[in-house]
Amino acid sequence: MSRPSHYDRHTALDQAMQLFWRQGFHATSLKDIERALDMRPGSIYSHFGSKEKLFRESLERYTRLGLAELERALDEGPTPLRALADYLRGLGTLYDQALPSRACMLVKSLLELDEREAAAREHVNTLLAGMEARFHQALETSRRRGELPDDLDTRRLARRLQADVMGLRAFAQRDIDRQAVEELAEDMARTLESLGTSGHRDGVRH
Amino acid sequence: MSRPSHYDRHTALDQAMQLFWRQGFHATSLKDIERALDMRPGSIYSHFGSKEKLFRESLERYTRLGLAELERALDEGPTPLRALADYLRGLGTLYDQALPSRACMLVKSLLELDEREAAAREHVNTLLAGMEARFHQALETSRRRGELPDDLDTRRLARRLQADVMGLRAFAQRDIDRQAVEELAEDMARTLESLGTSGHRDGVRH
DNA sequence: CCCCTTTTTGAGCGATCGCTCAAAAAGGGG
DNA sequence: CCCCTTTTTGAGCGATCGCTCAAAAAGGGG
Repeated sequence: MSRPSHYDRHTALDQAMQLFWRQGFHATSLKDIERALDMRPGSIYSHFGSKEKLFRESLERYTRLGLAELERALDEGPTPLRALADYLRGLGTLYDQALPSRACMLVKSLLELDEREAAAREHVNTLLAGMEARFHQALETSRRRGELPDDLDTRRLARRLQADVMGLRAFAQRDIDRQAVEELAEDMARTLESLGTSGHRDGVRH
Repeated sequence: MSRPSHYDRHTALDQAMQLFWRQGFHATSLKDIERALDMRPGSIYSHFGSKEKLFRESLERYTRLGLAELERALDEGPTPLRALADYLRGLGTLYDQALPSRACMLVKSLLELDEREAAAREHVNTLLAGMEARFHQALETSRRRGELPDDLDTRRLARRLQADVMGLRAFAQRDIDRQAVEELAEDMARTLESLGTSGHRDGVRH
């Protein structure tokens, strides 16, 4: 059989993801990738096919991690609705975390890619739809439990929630103080909670 | 004096803005610009200095147009708060407009640029702060008129409003049907209106 | 119509882009 | 320790990048 592959696919993909997340697709060169993965071009191409394919795999890995984080939040919350609100609040601490970017990699990609990278763009759309579907599922569970009004359109609310996350994380990318981001997250969380059927109707205002 | 300049700065900048808005900074090449402005490289450089400077001028022009649109919306609305809510609703029709991109050029730029284009990035931050300031001014007028609660933090709400616009327009960039975008805009508009002191407290829900 | 200044042109610079492929290196198996 | 297969290397491909600059073209002024 002979010469087992020395490289660690997991680690390599992780490095690629962080690089693309920070710099975006176009601003990241093969030289950057070679440096980050500590691999030579021939090796990179034999394992990943092309820059765009590596990018797509990075997007997938990013999304898998993001969904896992959401799952964790849903497990921790007392109810689905509260969990989602707390998930929003959690994004308010984005500012302190040493991430490649405070903005969402999927949104960065969505705004960066056009028809010339159609395959990758389509991939981003699919992954975003997946995130939205998970939001929807959680909200639907919440509604069935009676935590949300029975006639509430959970698909519509799931889209709102996703737009909130997009807006929050794009806003957090601004050169702005951390308190502003925390307050924004808190306001969005309150708006979401205010839809609940439970007592506290103080909701939106602070 | 002799040889007056033939080119029309206004038109040229407009073409550049549309190109950068559609494709972003990195994905737009000098060849693209030459084609769009119908100018040769030497001419472009003598008038605009560099690709990055042309980009910054495009950002400025974009923002000036955006502020003018906001101003128009504020003039048309019965009150500042209603005007802002209707401004959000207006973004729901983004889908039908033949724009270079449904996403905001400032947000696209904010997410695309990093330290390597520090000057342009700083510019984006300044322009976004300007938009936020205009939102704040309108909300403050609204509060003084008694349309909003006296103790409401209008700076905080202005940031929320900007994040909503960012989220709405990023979401609209997805491969999604127009109704979803309209509903999203409507929901955000309702949340904003629900903060008002006027009667209808049905607010957020639909 | 020629002069003079300014504007425009466009060939082409050095650097970098994504990527290929022949050669070298790296391990098991026997 | 040699054989055999697979993996890795890295020089360098053609194409394109942002940009420069000497030469040509384009207008008024007189």
